[in-house]
Amino acid sequence: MAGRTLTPRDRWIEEGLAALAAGGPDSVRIEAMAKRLGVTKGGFYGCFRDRNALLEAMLDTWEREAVDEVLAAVERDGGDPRTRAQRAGMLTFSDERLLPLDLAIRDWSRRDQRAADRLRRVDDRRMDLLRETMGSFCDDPDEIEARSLLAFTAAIGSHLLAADHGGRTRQQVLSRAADIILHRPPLTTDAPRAQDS
Amino acid sequence: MAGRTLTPRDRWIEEGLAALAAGGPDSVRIEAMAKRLGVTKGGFYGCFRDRNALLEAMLDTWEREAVDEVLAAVERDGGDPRTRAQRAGMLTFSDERLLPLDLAIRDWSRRDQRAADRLRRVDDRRMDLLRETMGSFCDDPDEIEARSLLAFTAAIGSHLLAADHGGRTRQQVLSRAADIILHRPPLTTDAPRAQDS
DNA sequence: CACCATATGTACGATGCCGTATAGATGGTG
DNA sequence: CACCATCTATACGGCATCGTACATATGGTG
Repeated sequence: MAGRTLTPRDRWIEEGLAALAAGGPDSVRIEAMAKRLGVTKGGFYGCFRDRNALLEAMLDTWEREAVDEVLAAVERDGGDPRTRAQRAGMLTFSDERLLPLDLAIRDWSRRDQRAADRLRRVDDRRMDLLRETMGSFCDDPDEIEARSLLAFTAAIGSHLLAADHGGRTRQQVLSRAADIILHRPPLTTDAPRAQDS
Repeated sequence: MAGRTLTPRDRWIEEGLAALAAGGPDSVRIEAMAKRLGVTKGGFYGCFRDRNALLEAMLDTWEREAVDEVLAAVERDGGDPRTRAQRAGMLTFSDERLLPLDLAIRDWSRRDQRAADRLRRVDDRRMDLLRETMGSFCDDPDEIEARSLLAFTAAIGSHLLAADHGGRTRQQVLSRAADIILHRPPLTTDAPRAQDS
């Protein structure tokens, strides 16, 4: 798409993100990427101190694309809270580039503190948008938090769940789930709830 | 725990699963595992044709532990459907051994067909248990499917979500979410729903 | 033109891994 | 004791990778 006018540094980052999305952080190998880029690894060490520096730069780029740009696009287009949240979800989890990156970084975070720190910043901001959405039709903060969690985990988890749904498409089931979370009125009475443990 | 009376083959599988859980399939390296086992890799090729054979055997063992044994334990203990589903979730996703394995195999499945096939079998059987649970208090098959999806994605996704919840613990938020999915009555009227796309 | 910075090419040593080959140890059985 | 199956140790060739050192192009600037 927009691959020709990138600075060499950005081309390495781009290729690194592609490798990360396709095979996890272990797949970000300098010599293999150099071959794909049609160069040798000589120049890499002019752009980056070492492989770790590339990984950090990749996380920078991802954080910007995955949150700053998505939230900016959503705020620009406006709409009611439910629409904004759904648009943000579409931009993030229906994107051919961002979705595999998100899943790869989420897995990476289980073993790498740097990735975990970025992911926390990103997820916190995404959750803020969801809280705003749920708050537009719901007053109980606990209910807001629970619905936000359900919305987020459904958005992530639906890409990790392998089961099928007996004739229904995943989209159909997700649509009904969104209905439960976004359109079904919360209980107005302070009904007793299950215990916490 | 019970590590001394294992046959050599099972010790390799055990070590392989530990490596998979800790670092993904790329971390299942024969020579590194041999060092951890206190042997050299010589004997490995007496137990397995090659590294791929070990990976297959690991998936066999995991499938049995993650579903057969869990479901057997749940059926043995009995209880009402909600209790059984929650016990299965506990046994699977609060287990120090099974949870990291589940997450690692889920990520692995995005690039490996063998892992994906196993995961589908496992998830299908887990979803069947959830459908049974939801069906105990709900008649609409679409509603059953949507709630089962929400329950499953919450169980998985809560371990992948990095955000925090403003003073609440993850357990508290999950408890309220379980309340929504498991204890809140479905709409009795055939209320119009949002569109599918 | 001569010079310099940037990006690249080539070559090297070191490491870690796979899978094979072969020899040695160990323990049970006739 | 002698034999055999099983498990293990050692050594090897091959491959991919990292990071470094040094040489080379390429394009802009005084």
